[in-house]
Amino acid sequence: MQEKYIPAEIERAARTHWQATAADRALEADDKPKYYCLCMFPYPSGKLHMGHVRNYVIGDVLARYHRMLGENVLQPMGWDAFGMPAENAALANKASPADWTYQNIDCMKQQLQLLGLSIDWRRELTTCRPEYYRWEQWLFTRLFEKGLIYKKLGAVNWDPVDQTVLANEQVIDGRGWRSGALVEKREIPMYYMKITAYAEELLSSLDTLTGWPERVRLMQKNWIGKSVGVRLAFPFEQDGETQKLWVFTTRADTLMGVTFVAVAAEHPLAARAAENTPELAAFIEECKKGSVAEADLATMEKKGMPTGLFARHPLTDEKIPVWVGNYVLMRYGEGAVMAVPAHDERDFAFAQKYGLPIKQVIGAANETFSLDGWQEWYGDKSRAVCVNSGKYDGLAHAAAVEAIAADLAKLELGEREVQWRLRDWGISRQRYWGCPIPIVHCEQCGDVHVPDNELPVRLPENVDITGAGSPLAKMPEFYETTCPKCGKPARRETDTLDTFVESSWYFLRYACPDNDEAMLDTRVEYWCAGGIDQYIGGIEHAILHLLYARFFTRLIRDAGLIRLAEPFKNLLTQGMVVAPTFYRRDANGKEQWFNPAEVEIKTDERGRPAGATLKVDGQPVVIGGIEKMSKSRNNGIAPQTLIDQYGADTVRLFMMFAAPPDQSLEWSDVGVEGAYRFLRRVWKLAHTHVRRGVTAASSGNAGLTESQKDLRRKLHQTINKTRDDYGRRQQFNTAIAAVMELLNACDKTDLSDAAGHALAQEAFEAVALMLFPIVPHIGQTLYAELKPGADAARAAFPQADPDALAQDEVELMIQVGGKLRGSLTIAAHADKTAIEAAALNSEAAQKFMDGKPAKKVVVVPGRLVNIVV
RNA sequence: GCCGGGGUGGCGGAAUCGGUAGACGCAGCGGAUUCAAAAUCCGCCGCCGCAAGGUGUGAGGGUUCGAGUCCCUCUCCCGGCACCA
Repeated sequence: MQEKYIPAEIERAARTHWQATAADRALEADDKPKYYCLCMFPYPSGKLHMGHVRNYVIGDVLARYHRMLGENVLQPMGWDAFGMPAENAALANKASPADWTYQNIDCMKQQLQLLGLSIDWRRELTTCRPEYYRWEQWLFTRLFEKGLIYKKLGAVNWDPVDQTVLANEQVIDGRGWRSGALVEKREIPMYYMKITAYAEELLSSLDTLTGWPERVRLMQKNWIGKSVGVRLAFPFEQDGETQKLWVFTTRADTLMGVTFVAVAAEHPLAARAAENTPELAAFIEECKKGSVAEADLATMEKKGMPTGLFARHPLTDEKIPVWVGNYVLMRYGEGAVMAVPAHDERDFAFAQKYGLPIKQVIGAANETFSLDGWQEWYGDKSRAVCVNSGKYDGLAHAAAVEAIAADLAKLELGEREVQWRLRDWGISRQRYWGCPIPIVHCEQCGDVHVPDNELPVRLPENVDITGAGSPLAKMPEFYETTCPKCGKPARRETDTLDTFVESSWYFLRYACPDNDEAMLDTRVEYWCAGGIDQYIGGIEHAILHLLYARFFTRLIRDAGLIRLAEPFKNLLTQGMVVAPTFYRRDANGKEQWFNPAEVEIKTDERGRPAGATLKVDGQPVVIGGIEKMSKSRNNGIAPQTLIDQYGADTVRLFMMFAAPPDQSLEWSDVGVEGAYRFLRRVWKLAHTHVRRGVTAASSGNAGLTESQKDLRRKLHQTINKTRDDYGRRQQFNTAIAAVMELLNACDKTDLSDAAGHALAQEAFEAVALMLFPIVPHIGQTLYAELKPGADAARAAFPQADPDALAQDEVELMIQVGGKLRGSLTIAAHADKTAIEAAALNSEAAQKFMDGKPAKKVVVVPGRLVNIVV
C-alpha cells in the first residue's frame, strides 16, 4: 500500500475497476428488490455547476448505499436538451443551437464521469433527439384525438419592437430584454392540455405520497387550489333584456355586504361599457400593458374605474355599481368578483381609495364595527356570525353560505360550485429549439394530427436565429406540406412544445431507451413498480415539474401503456448552493462583481471577517450578500478546478458534510481543505494498520480491555447511526460526523495488543464501507488493501452486533428547578424509585435544593431527573 | 401581493418523539516537532465574570416540572407564482 494519499491515481484505478466489472449496470432481475434512484436530469448549459454536483452526489450516495443493502439499483442519466438558452447562445455566438447543445453534453458528460457516479450510461437519453421526441409526438396525437389537447386563445408577452413573444424571464421591469420596449399582453391561439380534468385526482392522491416532504405536498395542494363556494349572478338590464353578471365567491355569507362588483379589463361587459366612454377605453388599454406574470399582476398598484353600469343585488334588488378593476383576473372564476369591503382586505383598500361604501355584515351582536378594527372581524370564525343581514342574522359562516345559496338557487341566481386555481397547461411556444407540434392546418379539414407513419416530425437543425419571430415560421421547407386527410396543400404547425413536456415523462423512458417500436414496454413495469424509489432534485421544482410529471404519468396510464399513477414514491428536495459575493461600484454606480477565488478575506485576531481585498491589486472590495451561485453575481466556483486539485472524493465529501441535503449549502474553500485533510488522515491511519499487517477482524468482545469494549460499542453504535442516516433520515453530514468521532476514539484507544489489532481491523473495514457511498474511490481502495481481493462495490453494508452495544451503566443529568446542576452514573437497569433516591442524595441536589423539600421529581429514563422545589 | 420554507458561537452545522444547547468540522489562540517553514500531533475555544455563578437558539408574549423544538404576534432572509429550467 502507498504511504501517500494520491487521489488522481486511486480514482483512476477505481473507475477502471468499476468499468471492467460492470459495477453500475442495471439489469432486470427478480432475485432481489429493485431500487430505481433518479436525479433530475440537467439542462446542458455548458459546464457542470455546483448545484449539479450536489444533486448527483446525493443520488449516488443513496444508489451506492442501497446496492450495499443488496438491492438491484438503477441510476440513469440524460439530458433535458431543448430550451431557450440554446437559442440565446446561437444569437450571441452564431453557433447552431444543436451544435451548441451537443458540445455541452459532451463536456458535461466527461465531467460527470470524473465524479465517480455509479450511473448506467447505456441508458443515457437526450430529449432533442428524434428517437426521444417522436414518442412525445406520438403521445400528443393520442391525447389530441381524445380531446385532452385543445386550442384556445392565451395571453403572452408581446414585444412590439422585435415583433416577438417573450418569456417572462425576458421581461425586465415591464420591458423587452433586447429592445427595451414596453411589453404588452397579446392573445394568440395556443394548444392546451386539460390538466384540470385530473385536478381532483392530482389533489386527492397527494395524501398517498407519504415519502414526499410535507411542504411540497402542501405547495401542490395550494397550487391546485380547490375551493368550494357559490357561483351567483347580479342581474342587469341591457338592450331591454335582463342579463346576468356572474361571480364566484367562497364567502357567500357576506353577500349582504356587497357594495360594488368589479370585472376584469378583458371582461365583455367592460368592453361594451367602453364603447361610449373614451376614458374607460383608455383605462382598459392601460391594463394591457405589462407582462402576463402573476407576480407582476399581483404587486402592481390596484386601480379601477366605474363602468357607469349598475347591476342589481340578487337578494335585495339594491343598485350595485359595476367597476373595472386591474386586479380582477379574467382566467379565474368568472372574471368578475363581488366586493365586500368590510371583510376583504383588498376590497377594503379599493373602497377607501375610490370612496365606495363599506357595510359590515359579519360580527357579534354586542360589538360594533370600526374601520380600524376590520381585520379583527375578517376571518375570526369564533365571533363570525351574520349581522345587518336581515333574515340571516346570527347564522355562522357555513350555515349562512348554505341558507344564502338555497335562496339564490330558488331565484335561479346562484348555485354551489367548486372552483380550481389550477388552470389548463398552455404548451405552445413560438420558439425554434423545441419539439415540433405534430399538427397540420388544412383549410378544409381544420387541425389534423400527423399520422404515426409520418412521425417523427423532425426539427431542422440548420436554422437562422435572429431573435425576432419564430424561425420555423420563416422556413417554407418546414411548414409547406399536404393534409394527411385530404392530400391538399396545407401548413404545418410552426410552434414547438413547452420544454416541460419532455421532462414530464423521461423517467419512464430510462427503462427502455433503446425501444424504437414503442414509447414504453414491460421493463417500465419492472423498474417503476410502486413508483420510482427515490427522486432527487431542487426545491425550485416543487410545483410545476413535479405536478406535470404526476399529470403525464396519469395520461400515459390512461393511454393504457402503464398501470402506475404516482411516478415518485420518495422525494428528496435538495437546497441550493450559495456563495458570498464581492463587488466594487464604478463611477456610474454600476457594480462590478468579483469571483470569490479572486478575493482575499482579512480576519481580525479572533478570526472574524474584517474586510476583503482583490488579490491582483490589494485594494478593498465590498462584501455583498450570500447568494445562489450565478453568472450575474460572478460567485460561481467551477467544480472541475476542485476535482483537479483535490480529487472527486474530497469534493463529494465536502458537499455531503457541509449541510444536510435539503438545506442550502454555503460554499467554503477552507471547508474543502478540511475534507481533504480528513481523507488524508483516514488514509494514514489505514496505512499504519496495514503496515502492521492485516489480520482477521474481531467478532466479539472476548479478550478486550474495558476501553477497547467502549471503542467496540462506539463502532457498532456508529454502524447503526450511519444506517439510520443513509436510509431513514437521508442526512449525510451527521453520518460523516459519526465516522469522524469513531476515528477520534480509535486514535485515543490503546490497540497495541493482539485483541486490539483485531479490533482495529474490524473498525477500519467498517469505516471503509461506511464511507464508501460518499467517497467511493478511497473506500474501494482502502477496503481492498484491508481485505485483499475484496470489492467494496459488491460488499454488504456493516451490521451492528447487539453484544457490542450492551451497556452496564448510564449517565443521567440532574436538574433542580429545570436548571442543570450535575450528573449521576447509575446501573442501566435501575428503576424509577432507585433513580429518584440516588438523585435526591446526590451532592448537586443537596447543594441546590437549599434544604427545601422536593415538591415533585420528574424522572426521564436514560435522560435526566428534574427535582422541583 | 399570494403560497411554502428558514433564522442556533467568528463560520458551516448538531441536538431524530418537549428532556445535557453548540456534536462534528472550519477559522482562531497556546504548545510540541523543525535550523526554519509546510505538514503533523497535543490543548483551549458561546457571551459576561477572578470565581461562585449568571446568561444565551431573529424580537416579543404564552403553554409546561422542563421549550431551539409546541401555540400566538412581529421581523428579516430564501424558493415558487404557470413562457428560466
